[in-house]
Amino acid sequence: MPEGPELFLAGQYVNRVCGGLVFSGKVEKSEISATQGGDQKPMDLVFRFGMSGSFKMVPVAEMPKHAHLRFYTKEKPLRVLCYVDVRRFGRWEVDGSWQADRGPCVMLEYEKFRENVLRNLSDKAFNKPICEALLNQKYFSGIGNYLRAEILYRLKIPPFEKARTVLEKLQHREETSGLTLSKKVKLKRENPDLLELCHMVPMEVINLGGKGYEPGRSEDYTAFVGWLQCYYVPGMKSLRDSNGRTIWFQGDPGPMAPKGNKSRKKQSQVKTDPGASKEKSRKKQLTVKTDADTSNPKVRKPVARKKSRTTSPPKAVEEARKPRKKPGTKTVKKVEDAAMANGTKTPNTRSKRKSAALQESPATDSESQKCRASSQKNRGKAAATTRARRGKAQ
DNA sequence: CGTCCACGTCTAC
DNA sequence: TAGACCTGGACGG
Repeated sequence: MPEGPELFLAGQYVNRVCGGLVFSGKVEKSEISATQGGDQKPMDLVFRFGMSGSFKMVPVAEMPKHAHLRFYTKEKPLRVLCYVDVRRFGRWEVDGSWQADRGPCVMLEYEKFRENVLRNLSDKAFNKPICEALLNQKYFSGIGNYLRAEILYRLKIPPFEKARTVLEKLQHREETSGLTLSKKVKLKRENPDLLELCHMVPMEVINLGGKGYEPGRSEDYTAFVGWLQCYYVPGMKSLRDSNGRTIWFQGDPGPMAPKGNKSRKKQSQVKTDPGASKEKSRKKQLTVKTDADTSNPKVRKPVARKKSRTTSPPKAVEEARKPRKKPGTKTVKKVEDAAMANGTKTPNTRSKRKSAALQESPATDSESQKCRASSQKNRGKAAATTRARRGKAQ
């Protein structure tokens, strides 16, 4: 769930579903043993969503798997507000605060964000390709992998053009000298520059009104997939950047493209001959699942390629991608008054976890308590699951 | 079965 | 600049 828009939408969601509610009792962590509720002084909890964090309010009977932190309502059809995080890259922090090196929010602090970038162009962060600089949260707080692709695509900026080169040009725009105010506004709206798009594009996602990037069967997700113009879209190219992240784009990759990445554009829908190429081709999906009774599967099947190769996914279903929009922005209220449990951290590899599932080690450095979502006990049929470990650590 | 991939950080050579 | 950190879905054999 987690680029800027997803965080914003999660905040809205929590405030909406919790409006007027009272929570009581323990705040529960996913291990049965490990909890402690207590009260009751107001405190701030800072959540980071990692790759898969989200909030969900459900009846107790429908507790989601991977619900790592749970707040129970006081009123009687008991419900739970859950922090859910499948991959557990997320964490929460008691009395946490905004990270020191996180820049102004691209959505809520646009002017500050813009200034922060343009005033610091000498920073070596801007020596990098623009697609990599865009993931630097010190300057582009809220931008993530799908947003960088969508933003660059709008202007057809080559992703591996040097960031400073791209951004220096925007300084001149600051003196929009002789124009009247209305002309300036019009110019901005009709020809937004890169930094303006860093605000506008995430706002578009918010205004879709769903949950943003959250795979599932929902109409909302269908709308989100339809909104994407570049990321994972059939016909677009992709490359690995120097951090191994996939950048989707169209056209020229730009001068700083990693070597060994030949930019080939493959046509959509071409099937590779079996064994024809040394490059391994495989299929991937960004899928909109539909209900079984609805006989209209809208599926995308782009092809992703091995490291260091350009990709053009075969086009699959174009129909899933019709542009549409909804209005409606609300403001976020602050989430407060949460009673909390102590932080713990569960290390572990999959194999280790079996024996360690219930162990908890108190957070070691706890000037502030940071918590990784702790692992959950295996349940039911999943109990016997093992899995080859990746990497070679430990 | 196994491999690769995913909305992001983190820290250790 | 590699990995580590995780789970699970899609796909290939």
